[in-house]
Amino acid sequence: MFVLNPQSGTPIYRQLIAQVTRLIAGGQLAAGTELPSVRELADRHTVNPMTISKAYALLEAEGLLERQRSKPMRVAARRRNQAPLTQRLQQLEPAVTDLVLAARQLEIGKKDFLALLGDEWEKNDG
Amino acid sequence: MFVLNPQSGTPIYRQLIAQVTRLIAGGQLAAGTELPSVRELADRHTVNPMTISKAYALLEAEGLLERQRSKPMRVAARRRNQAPLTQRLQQLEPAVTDLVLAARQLEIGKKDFLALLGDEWEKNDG
DNA sequence: CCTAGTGTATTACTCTATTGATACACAGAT
DNA sequence: ATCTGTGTATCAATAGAGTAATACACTAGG
Repeated sequence: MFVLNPQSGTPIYRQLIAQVTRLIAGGQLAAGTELPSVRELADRHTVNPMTISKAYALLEAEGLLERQRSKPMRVAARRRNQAPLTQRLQQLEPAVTDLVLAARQLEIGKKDFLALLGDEWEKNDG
Repeated sequence: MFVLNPQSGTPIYRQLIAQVTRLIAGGQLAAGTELPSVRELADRHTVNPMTISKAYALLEAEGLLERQRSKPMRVAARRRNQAPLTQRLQQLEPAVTDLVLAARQLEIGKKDFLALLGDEWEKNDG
């Protein structure tokens, strides 16, 4: 079900997070679907259960998975409990600052800059 | 001339590399321009000279800087004065992709997103 | 109650990147 | 020769990420 490669250079738990995220986004993992247990995945891929647990925990923090005591993790229905807008914008701040700095040092105009952002936005629309 | 923030999470030498790269691409650092000495930068930003040296060494390896024994590093000649706009925009692409992805995962609207960028842009105007 | 199945807190170990301290090598001017 | 300005080789200290070993807590079902 998953492809985990300890030698790949990218950490195992990140590989798992990325794959679960994509599978949910892609609809292959429908809401309510139960995931393999940490031990099952750990055994199958010869890694430590905690490594799987870490991935699951982070996915739960992101709202993608739900935990049920003594039951397998399952795909969350749909994320709610959304933080207020200003708070979410704040989360973006550091990256925004960096990007603007980069653009200015490249002497890109505000207009071109915003156009680039807009285009990129549309690209992922769907 | 440079903005180095030891607390930023991204390593100092990488920050420096990124900025020198952009300034050269943007044409603010013309070919032949001498860069500040490692000690001058180190003193001004309260970091170790070796940290600056590491950045310079890597920039030389990339061909952006030239070393002259016992003289300051200077911007290599091979580069055009300013890369074409599309190329400069390309350089921004990866960061843009990441930022847009983050914004979408935070369920921030396109309008709010672009407004945030625009505000940040004005902030550094002057 | 007990068992077997969930996930997890705690702790420690390893490995690497990053940064720093120190001493050094080189070139040019005096 | 000496002094002063370059950058750097070498090695050590530090911090952090990733992984793992262990013991634990919880719940459903017999």
